[in-house]
Amino acid sequence: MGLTKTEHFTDKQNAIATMAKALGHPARIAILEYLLKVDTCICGDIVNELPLAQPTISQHLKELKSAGLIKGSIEGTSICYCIDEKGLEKMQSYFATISLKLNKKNNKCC
Amino acid sequence: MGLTKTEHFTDKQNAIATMAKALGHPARIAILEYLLKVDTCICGDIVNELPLAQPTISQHLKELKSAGLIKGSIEGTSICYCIDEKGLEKMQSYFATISLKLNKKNNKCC
DNA sequence: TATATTTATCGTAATATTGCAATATAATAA
DNA sequence: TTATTATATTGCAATATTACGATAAATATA
Repeated sequence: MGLTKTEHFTDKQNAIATMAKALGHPARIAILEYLLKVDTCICGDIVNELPLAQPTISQHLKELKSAGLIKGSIEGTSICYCIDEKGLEKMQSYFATISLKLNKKNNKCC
Repeated sequence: MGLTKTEHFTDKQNAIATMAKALGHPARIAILEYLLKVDTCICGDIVNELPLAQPTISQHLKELKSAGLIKGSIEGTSICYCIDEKGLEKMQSYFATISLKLNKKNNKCC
């Protein structure tokens, strides 16, 4: 127990859940928004932006990366992180589709 | 430790993170999609749809509800659950805004 | 009232997450 | 080679999540 039963759900459901889960922490939302704000891609100074220790930030970055929401490429000593458009595109289109379906059926039961 | 430092982030960041977190589990995505699929609002037969025990489903419904993603109203012995459009609207517009910002700046660093 | 039906809550075990200090790794600079 | 700098990994403590059996609560029906 305590183990999510992923095998019972569709790949798409699991994929969306994985990305949503990665965004389910304010620090990771803040990282995403910071990456969006700065024009040039950013490396380790995210640490200076957020009130969290370097290992913690590193861990959050890793989760965002493995969820396909950001990318990182080595740039000398530092690493250049930036938003992975593909991942965010998936989220955007998922919620857009849901909103569309909701508008079609006039959802009024409660 | 083990405790998210919500106080360091903005209300909006926390709000989005809370909703994203609620959607960060395939069962809850499945519940949302089921509620979207059925035309009439649904109560307890979500239990028959998903391979999880009744207390587990009840718990997931509670999380979705407290995140403002679904609503539930008592209907005799059973409870009628349905999608809360407001919450999903917030998610939709959040990702739409991000996509828009991403398109404006040609995001190409990595 | 007694019984069935539906949903919520409690208690608990297994596992995951969050956060950080300490340390390791990798690449550049002196 | 020896720093220095930037980032990742390890190990650990505190807390949260997931799942479910047992049980409670609430409402309808006989």
